Amino acid sequence: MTSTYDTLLSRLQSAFDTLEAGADPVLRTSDRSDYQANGVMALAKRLGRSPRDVAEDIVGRCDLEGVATLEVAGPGFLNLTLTPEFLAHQLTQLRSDPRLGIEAVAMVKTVVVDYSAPNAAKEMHVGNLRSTVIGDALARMYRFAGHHVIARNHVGDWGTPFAMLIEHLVDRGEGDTAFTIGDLDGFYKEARTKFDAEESFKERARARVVALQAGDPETLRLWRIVVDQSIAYLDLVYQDLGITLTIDDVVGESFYDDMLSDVVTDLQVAGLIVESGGALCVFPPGFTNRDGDALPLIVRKSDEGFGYAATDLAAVRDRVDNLHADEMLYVVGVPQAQHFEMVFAVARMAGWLPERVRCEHVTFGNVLGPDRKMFKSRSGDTIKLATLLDEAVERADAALIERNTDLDEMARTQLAVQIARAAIKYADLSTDRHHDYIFDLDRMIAFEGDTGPYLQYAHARLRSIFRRLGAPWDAPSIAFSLDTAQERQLALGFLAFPEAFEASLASLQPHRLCVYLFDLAQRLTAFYDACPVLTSEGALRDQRLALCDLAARTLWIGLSVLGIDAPEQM
RNA sequence: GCGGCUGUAGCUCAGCGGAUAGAGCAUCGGUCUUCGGAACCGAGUGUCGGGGGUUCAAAUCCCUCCAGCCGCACCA
Repeated sequence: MTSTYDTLLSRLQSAFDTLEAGADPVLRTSDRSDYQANGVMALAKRLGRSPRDVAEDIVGRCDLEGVATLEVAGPGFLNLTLTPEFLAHQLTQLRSDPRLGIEAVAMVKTVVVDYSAPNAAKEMHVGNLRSTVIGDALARMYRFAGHHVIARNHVGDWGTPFAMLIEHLVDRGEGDTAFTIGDLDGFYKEARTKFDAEESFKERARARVVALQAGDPETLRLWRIVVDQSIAYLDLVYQDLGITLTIDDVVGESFYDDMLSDVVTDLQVAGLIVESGGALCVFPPGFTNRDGDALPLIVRKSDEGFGYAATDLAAVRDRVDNLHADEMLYVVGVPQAQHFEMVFAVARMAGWLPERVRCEHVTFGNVLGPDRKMFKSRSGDTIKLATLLDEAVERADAALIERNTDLDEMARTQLAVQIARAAIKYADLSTDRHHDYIFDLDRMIAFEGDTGPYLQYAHARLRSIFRRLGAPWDAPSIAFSLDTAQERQLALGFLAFPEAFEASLASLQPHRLCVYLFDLAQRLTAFYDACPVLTSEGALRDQRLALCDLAARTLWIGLSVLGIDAPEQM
């Protein structure tokens, strides 16, 4: 189906084109009418005519018969009001469209989304939250749009930290019960403490790094044990959070290890490598350091080891050459901005990253505590994701108990998990990702206000109406009349869904979809309050049920595409 | 020093070239014998960090200043 926006735009465009080819009508949704076109003023300026005059001209030239009425307002705005017939027609189309007007893309792209990327040696903590949640939402949105998504979890599974863990494992013995996936963090900390305190341990760890990179079989065997445990643990956390990443998506630093020397030699062949202070560097133009000197991307360190620049370059090549990526997203915190700019610049210089491949660093701000500083526990430690989720589940469960749901304990706990995830994810997704945000569990889990649970509730209320019907409801053809303001506003909300989704995806800003969904939920509750559904009769009842059905489906798709569950009942 | 990000109502945040700057929370006042009140309606509060500029039109674009955060060669 053609979206309402696109229909209006093409009609307006034809009219604008008669006055100046390509003039932008600047069509927007409006609070003064259904839509408004703001392009007349600029056009009038260019034509040297009065805006009102041009606006009248457009009204005369624009064919919106049966679609909308046009009127000139203010200095030269065009206000559009959809006709009842067109509104009804669009709603009927939406009802029969499982995708609610969001068309699958015509050109399917292969999109590599690199996100989460925790250090496999440590437990997942708040520092990993945003990349995981935002990345997963973007991956889901791309999938829904019809693209081929390849998720990459670039876990830290190589180098000194792992050498440390291996040596610690050797000390403890492989059968040691202390090393379980439940206490990965403790194991890591013990190793870290020894590494910092004991010179002999440090020496062993260094030797182990060399052995690891040299491919020593026994070292690799031990490494495998540590990594497998770590990944298994990560997988549990992803499941608890409702993240689509699986073990198959884990392609850690180790994966690129045997490509690193080629990265260097190929850069050398291309004449891009400059030796500086014993390190092999590339100096992409436009980057300078504190003293104004050219800033290098260090591809190989002076000790002949490889840094993460080499790994990231290898990953770019792998994704372009082997995965055939058309688009690559790196969902990584903003402190890495310069690093990625340089990696991408070097990859372009080397010809590894063709112009046609969109490559973007999707940055995000920090999660802050109530004191506006980096979110830490009272003791100053980082906060584990598992702990965070547990606490949220506890609160959600307590809230459910307080509300006397008739659910049995098992169902209630399950629901509490869904609510907790929604609360955490929605809070993260609903503000512009560029901003830091303050982690406030009380606020995010509240059932009122702009929260995940509120949206879930809006959905659950609708589903409850259909449950109460007792029998499956179906009304093949409905003559929408939309006589109340609330019904009409709700209907207009549905029509705006495709643009909201597409704008959110195009800008890689999930919060735009959140803003849309919250607005829709508000229209919905206003409707719900003013327009009795089950107690109305005949055609009116069917119309209202159809609106409820559309609302439930819109919320369901919107939430699930963000990675948020929409339970049937709360 | 250079580069980047941020500064909007008491608090948390939308809005990022259009008509009187919005929402949630909190506060106050109403509605309602609830298709699930986890609701609805209404009220109030703003030098959109300051100052210049561009534009018919600026919270939005440009410049500059102030404040805060981040990055700036071998840990990723």
